[in-house]
Amino acid sequence: MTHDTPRPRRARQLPTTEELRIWRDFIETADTLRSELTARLQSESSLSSGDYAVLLALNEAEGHRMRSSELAAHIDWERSRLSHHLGRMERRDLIRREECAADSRGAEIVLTPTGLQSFRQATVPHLRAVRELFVDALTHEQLIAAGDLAATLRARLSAAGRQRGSAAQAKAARSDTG
Amino acid sequence: MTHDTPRPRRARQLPTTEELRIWRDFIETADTLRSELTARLQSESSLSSGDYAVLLALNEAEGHRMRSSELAAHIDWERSRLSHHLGRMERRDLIRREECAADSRGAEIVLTPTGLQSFRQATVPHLRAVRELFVDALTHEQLIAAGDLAATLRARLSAAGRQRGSAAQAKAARSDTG
DNA sequence: ACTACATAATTGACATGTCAATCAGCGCCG
DNA sequence: CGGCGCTGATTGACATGTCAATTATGTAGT
Repeated sequence: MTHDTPRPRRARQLPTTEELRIWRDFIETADTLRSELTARLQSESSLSSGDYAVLLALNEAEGHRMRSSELAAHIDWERSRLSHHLGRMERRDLIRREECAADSRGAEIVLTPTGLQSFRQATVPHLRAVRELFVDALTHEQLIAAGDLAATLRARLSAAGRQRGSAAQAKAARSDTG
Repeated sequence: MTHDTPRPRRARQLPTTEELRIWRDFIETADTLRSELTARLQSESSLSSGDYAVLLALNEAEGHRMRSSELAAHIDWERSRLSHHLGRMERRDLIRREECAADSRGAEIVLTPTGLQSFRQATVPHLRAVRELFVDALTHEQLIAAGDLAATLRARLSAAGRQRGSAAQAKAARSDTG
């Protein structure tokens, strides 16, 4: 198990079968985790993970309001994605758009009472689920290892991103994790 | 760093700040990884990760053909998702649908020459990217730890899924990892 | 053969994402 | 002041996903 690779690392072009198996396990498990959390959030509070990310940011914002572009930066979404999503959330009365006094191009996104209530109802069950399915599933050592893996992989990703100006670098990520 | 939790684990309801940080890092990094791989696949071969999953399955299938429902089971997609996706792939001449002799309700999905060629062009760069961004980023110990984490988390997920018949259990996962 | 139910696959409606315009207001510079 | 180029935000076109019908065909039981 410790030496399934006859050739030295540097000489290989492609992952071995075992490496590929670990890769698949890893990425699929992370996905399953996300989709389970998303499903619970949805069934317990009728919020999508995107909704949650937006509400979380607004809840923490000064006066429960934020400029649209700041919000986009905060949760790391593309502006058009946010715009579409805000439209849907506004229809459901979770947020409201107001004109911005300082800059009349801008919009201020405001948390509505409905939105605040939805968020408050969602938050404890959601964090409990994170604890149940992630934190408590792991030993302390595994939790540390998870943090270590994340840091290592992120370092590689951003190095690679810098080298090739990857457009997709971190696009979909940093979204709905709260 | 080893004891940021005064209260015993069992007494806690919610994750600590540090646990939440690790959780976010972990899940966001996995997402970033997926999105980087997807972006590279797209730019190098004009295939989405969904396309790749379908083509991979067909490429390995007997005669480069498979019943639609088997294909869905193999890559673990919902049937309607597959149906929609096959429609799009058929328009691009990557696959073809044929009537099934044995069961006239059924459809056989066949890899076209175009589809085969696209897949072959995509596969080596894709695996190289997996190696660069995942396998080679990690030490051997980290790789083992990744496999261990995946197994542990998956066990918890399927236990939780069994307990509450979660509909979303592993829906989006196991898709496009190849 | 006829009814009733299960199965294979597609469809339609809609949620969510991406990318490339578009539109309007802000500011600087001559 | 007037033009011109940023910037903030939205829009439209389209890819992708989910869920709940719908369609057509197989199969079992009487």
